[in-house]
Amino acid sequence: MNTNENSSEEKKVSLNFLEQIIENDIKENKSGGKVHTRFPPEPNGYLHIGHAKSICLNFGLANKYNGLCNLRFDDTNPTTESVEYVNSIRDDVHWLGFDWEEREYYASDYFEKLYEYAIFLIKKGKAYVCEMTAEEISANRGTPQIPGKESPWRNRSVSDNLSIFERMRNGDFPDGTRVLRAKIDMASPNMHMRDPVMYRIMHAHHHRTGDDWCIYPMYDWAHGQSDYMEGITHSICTLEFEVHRPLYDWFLDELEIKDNRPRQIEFARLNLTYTVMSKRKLLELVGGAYVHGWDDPRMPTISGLRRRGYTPASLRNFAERVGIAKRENFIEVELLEHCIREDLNKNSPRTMAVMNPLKLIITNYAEGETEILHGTLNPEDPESSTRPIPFSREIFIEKDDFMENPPNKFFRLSPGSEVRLKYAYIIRCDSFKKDANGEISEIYCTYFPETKSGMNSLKKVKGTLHWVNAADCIKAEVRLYDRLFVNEYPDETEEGKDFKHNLNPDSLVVTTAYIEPHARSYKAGDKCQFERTGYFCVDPDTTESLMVFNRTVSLKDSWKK
RNA sequence: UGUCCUGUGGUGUAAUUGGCAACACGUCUGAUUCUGGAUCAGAAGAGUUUAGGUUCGAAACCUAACAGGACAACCA
Repeated sequence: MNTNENSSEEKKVSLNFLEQIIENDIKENKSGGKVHTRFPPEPNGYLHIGHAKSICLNFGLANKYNGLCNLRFDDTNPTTESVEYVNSIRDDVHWLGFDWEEREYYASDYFEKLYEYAIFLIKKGKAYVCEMTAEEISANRGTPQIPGKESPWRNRSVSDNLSIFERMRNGDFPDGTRVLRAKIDMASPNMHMRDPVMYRIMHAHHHRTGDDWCIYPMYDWAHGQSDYMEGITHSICTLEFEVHRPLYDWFLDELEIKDNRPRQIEFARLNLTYTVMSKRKLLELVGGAYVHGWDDPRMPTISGLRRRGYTPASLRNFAERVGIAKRENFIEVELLEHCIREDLNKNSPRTMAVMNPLKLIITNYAEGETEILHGTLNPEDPESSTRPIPFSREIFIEKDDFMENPPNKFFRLSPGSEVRLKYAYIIRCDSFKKDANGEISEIYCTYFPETKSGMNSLKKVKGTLHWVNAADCIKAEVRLYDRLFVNEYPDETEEGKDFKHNLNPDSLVVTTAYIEPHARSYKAGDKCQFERTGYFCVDPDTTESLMVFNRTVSLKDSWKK
């Protein structure tokens, strides 16, 4: 009874507009009530977080509606594509946590079939070979306001078209001398309907089909038909393809495809504050050495985020929270940062690391003695075990954690004040020493043995400091990453300047950290929280002799000077 | 001086289809804490671009404005 009540009370979750369309289609039994999507990257660059949104959407929808999602490489332009990109894309999709099983397809798998379809259209009088140059075609296309002019080749005979198109395939003509165009309407207010090019001649080596072809289909011609051949029901793409949809449908219509027609639906791509997302700009950042490659932890690429320390779950979660709609959007990076903090807070081991060391000497602690304390690995996890932490007379604390003349609500150390050393004892600052430059160089404290961690002493203090044992801490390189741009909207620039003028000069600060010995067990890719500081991960640059840590994101700090 | 798309707190997304705007992030309080983290409790913040209209009732429907975006590669 009760359980029934509970299940009938299940929370009604609202659907985004895509889910509404899909649920409607299922109700009307379109495509037999099936849902089949695809993620269709062009292998000409690395995937970024915007693609991650699309991947999560397509695979997520398929999963939600018991359907399938294919991975399809849109490889119709051999001059810009390569296997290197194919491989990185495969890796990234897998890493994000999605599996396309054996359904890894390529638009190039369909070249032969596409060719047959083209012949069908030629025979129908719906496509023709045009011998104008690219410039002439462009000049005759008109503008959005002015209608175009018809090609002089537009009305040649079907048999001529057939034989010339065959000769195009056979390699009888040099690049750029002929194209196959759909015969639609040169006066259409939609530029894409003004006799769009279907095939161009390119004597180029293709990474999959080698030298089998010297004519290659254009996106508009290949995409919808590929969708149809794969049994795609919902072909989801970004807003800029909205104007292409009439052409997508026109090809399907003229091919006389009636059943199981794919439907193109557009959604708004992801934009992130303090970030640029276009492939061109990302390429420029890499090419111009503004960053150290595609997987630089400051890049919004999936490989960059991975190296930065983002987890697949955090990215999937993020994709879920940004939502799906048709209006253009700018997501605040704070949401992304929230997602990774949420994950890492729950799942990463705590570690103490000091980045600006200040020596602290506990004057009443026996010289030469070391004791082993125990620190919880993760206070968020009740099952979590502990790590051994050595403690002795000389330790390092953070320079920022001591002030000679503290302001009002300073909870840390200052002359005469008391704080707790995390996992250890409460100490009191008795005095300090300055060096020749007037900088504080050493602090002298006394500790209270009865306040040892775990002894539940009644003594209370306001602040708790992290620290490391001077004798055996690990010296490691730490790369402090920050936002790549100083401007929320990097593309907003002054006259004559471009987005690169908004680069943050301090997006990477390399420093040294002194870390508790337990960290020696961390391997490349491992994540941890440096207590009171932020989340870090071990960079693959780590060697036997030097560990390298990347800061993924800082901890929230409600003190902020 | 074209066609198409989109306008809801600071930012995103909802409002099950016409019943007086919800959730998340962010912000700000307070409690708590051996991380100024986390957690918990609470607050501020929109009357839905504007103007008309339909209706007992409109964020939703209609009309018109206004604003933003997309489209003129043999790129995808």
